[in-house]
Amino acid sequence: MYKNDDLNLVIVDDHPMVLEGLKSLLHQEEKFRIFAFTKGSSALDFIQENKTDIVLLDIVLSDGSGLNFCQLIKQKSPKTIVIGISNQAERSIIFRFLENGGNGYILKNADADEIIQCIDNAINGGIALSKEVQEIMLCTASNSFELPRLTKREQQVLESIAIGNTSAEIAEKLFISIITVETHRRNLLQKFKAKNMIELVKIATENKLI
Amino acid sequence: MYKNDDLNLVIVDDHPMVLEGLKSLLHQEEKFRIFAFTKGSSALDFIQENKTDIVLLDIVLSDGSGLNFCQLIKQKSPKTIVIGISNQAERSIIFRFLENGGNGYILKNADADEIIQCIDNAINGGIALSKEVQEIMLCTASNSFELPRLTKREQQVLESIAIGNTSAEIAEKLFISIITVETHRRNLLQKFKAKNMIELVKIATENKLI
DNA sequence: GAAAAAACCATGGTAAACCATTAGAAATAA
DNA sequence: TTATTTCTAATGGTTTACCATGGTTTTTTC
Repeated sequence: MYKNDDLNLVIVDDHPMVLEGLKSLLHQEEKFRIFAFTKGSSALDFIQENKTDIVLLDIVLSDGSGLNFCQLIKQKSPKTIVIGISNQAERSIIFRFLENGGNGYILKNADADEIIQCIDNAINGGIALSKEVQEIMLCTASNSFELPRLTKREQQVLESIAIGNTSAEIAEKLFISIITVETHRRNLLQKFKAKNMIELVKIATENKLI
Repeated sequence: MYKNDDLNLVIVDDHPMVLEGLKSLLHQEEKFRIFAFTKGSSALDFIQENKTDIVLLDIVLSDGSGLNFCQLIKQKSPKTIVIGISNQAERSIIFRFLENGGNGYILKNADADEIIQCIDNAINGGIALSKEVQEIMLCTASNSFELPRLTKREQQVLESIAIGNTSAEIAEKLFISIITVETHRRNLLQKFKAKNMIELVKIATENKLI
């Protein structure tokens, strides 16, 4: 049934409908062995233990961000091709994803042919970008400014801030000194050029960093 | 090939992936003749000229809102069952859709069985609601609580706070004393049972008060 | 294994937010 | 026209956030 030179393709998406759609779409191409997951962590488990050629990765997952999973996958298995699949048309997120090692990005409104062609592109060593993604990337958007890169800790602190925790609470939660938390706060404000925490959270949420 | 008692089912969704997914899902049920559209207007055209039993209608469409299309479909063909399909988990949108004559609402994270069962329900004269939709409608979600009524001034202050203004800035903007602004802040915190401004803004945005 | 980045902690200070209570004037509803 | 709510403002105090700077240790990266 399966040929030896079949490619192992993993799909990760927590929308069963999309999962089903991609599956039926790609089954028509007869060169893929397809494995589907609804959780990023499960897929990661699989990829760690089984040779995986291609991953189609939803950016918004119930158990974490596709951005992180992309990075993790690339760490575990650098040769695996990772293509982002998302509704998120945010310029910044596309760039962040590619920065994290992604081999391409496809919007969910792409049609069948486009998807197939993108994947073929990626297989041949190219970059897989759906038409609309290309437009977004080229669009010299003045509205979105260069988003700062956050460290793990900063991300954690930011998330705590966003749910309304005070420095004391965050310190307790992360087992660090209040002073350290305040340092992170200051760095976050500077990185985002925000004048207070509310502005910070606003910018972060607008850019889907939380 | 097609039996006479097959049901004509129209899918409208501008995401080819979802379209494909629903198609392959419903093809397994052998009682449907399936017609797929990516534009609401095209589907409406079809429905006007061809007997249609069921419509699965995406709420977010490129050429208009599913809410409107639902209403139009029901005008042209009142007996057609219209089921909303969306990522939008907003309580208000679900209710508005049903108000517009919709026979059900399914979130895109529903799984295959759930979708099939919902549609069966609708065919048998029932209402088609996926599990999560039911929860949202019942308000079992602890996140939505009795919202406080805000005065005009409080609303203005809240909006200013949400964009990151300080009390001094708000005072200047509204031509009132800083002290007054701080009073409003305190009242807002109490009304929302929030412990700081970030929590306040979070609750307010979650409940679409801003 | 050296260089760089990230995480940690500190001092000392200013500004802003948060808390409790009171209270008069103006708008609104009964 | 009362009664109620809203808007306004105040005193006086506590807590938290924000600012500038500098230093140590751990982790990552080359």
